[in-house]
Amino acid sequence: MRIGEVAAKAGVSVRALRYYEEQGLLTAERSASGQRTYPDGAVDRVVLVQQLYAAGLSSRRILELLPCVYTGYATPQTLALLAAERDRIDAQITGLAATRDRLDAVIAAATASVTDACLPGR
Amino acid sequence: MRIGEVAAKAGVSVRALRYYEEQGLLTAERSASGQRTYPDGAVDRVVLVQQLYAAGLSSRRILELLPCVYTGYATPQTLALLAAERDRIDAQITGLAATRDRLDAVIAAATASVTDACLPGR
DNA sequence: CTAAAACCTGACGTTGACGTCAGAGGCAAG
DNA sequence: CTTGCCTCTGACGTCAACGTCAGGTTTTAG
Repeated sequence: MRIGEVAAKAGVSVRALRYYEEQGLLTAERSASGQRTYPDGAVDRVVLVQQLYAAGLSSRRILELLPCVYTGYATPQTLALLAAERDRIDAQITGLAATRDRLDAVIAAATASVTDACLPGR
Repeated sequence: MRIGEVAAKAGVSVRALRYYEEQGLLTAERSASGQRTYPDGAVDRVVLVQQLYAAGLSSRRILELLPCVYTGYATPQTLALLAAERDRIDAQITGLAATRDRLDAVIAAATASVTDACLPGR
């Protein structure tokens, strides 16, 4: 697979894939003329990288954790990093849930006020 | 209250408070000599702003939504923005939960491998 | 064969929420 | 009065994950 197809299937830009390669997150074979050639698994890998980015991990951290995601093996230090990121994500979820609940309350109040405005006699 | 005290109580930097003012998110009285003077409610307001930033809202969006968070009143357009942000946060929570679960699986696998290494005969 | 589409490297641009520095003034304590 | 901390404005620096452009080569479709 060439870079455009991988990008389309993974839902990212071509530029992003070259950036991932630059960061060591994605490797590619090269054809005789120098074009990147990816195996099928590359799409899943890119999706995973995107998922970790979305969870707030940096390129460097993803680079440290990607191997053990695939192998299932980790040094104690890497294991500690994994646990730390997991806990951070958990805390982030808790905070987001609180924010969502707060917005829900605001929406409920604002909806009530709009309803009031539509029922001026009540 | 002066800016340093507000910053300390809200857990942010002095620079951040000036930036919030620049963005219209926080207003302050001025003393005769030009120093900012904040009411007590400013600390809560700053904490709320931080919470919304953490949920991925931009300054501009926060500026649009802050009034109705306090008044409970919103135009239909603002109400739609509120709902959209709420749904986005909800989706973000779902994604983060999936990522956390994936990390949990990796941690379980890696922990097992470490345990194996400690029990070479098993 | 040719034109369009896709790919390459290299490099500068973008965005948001501040950090940081410079230079100047304000304020409570001894 | 002066010492030391706090505050002011203004302006440039940062950082990450790309976007975008230039100028050139390669692949593909007709």
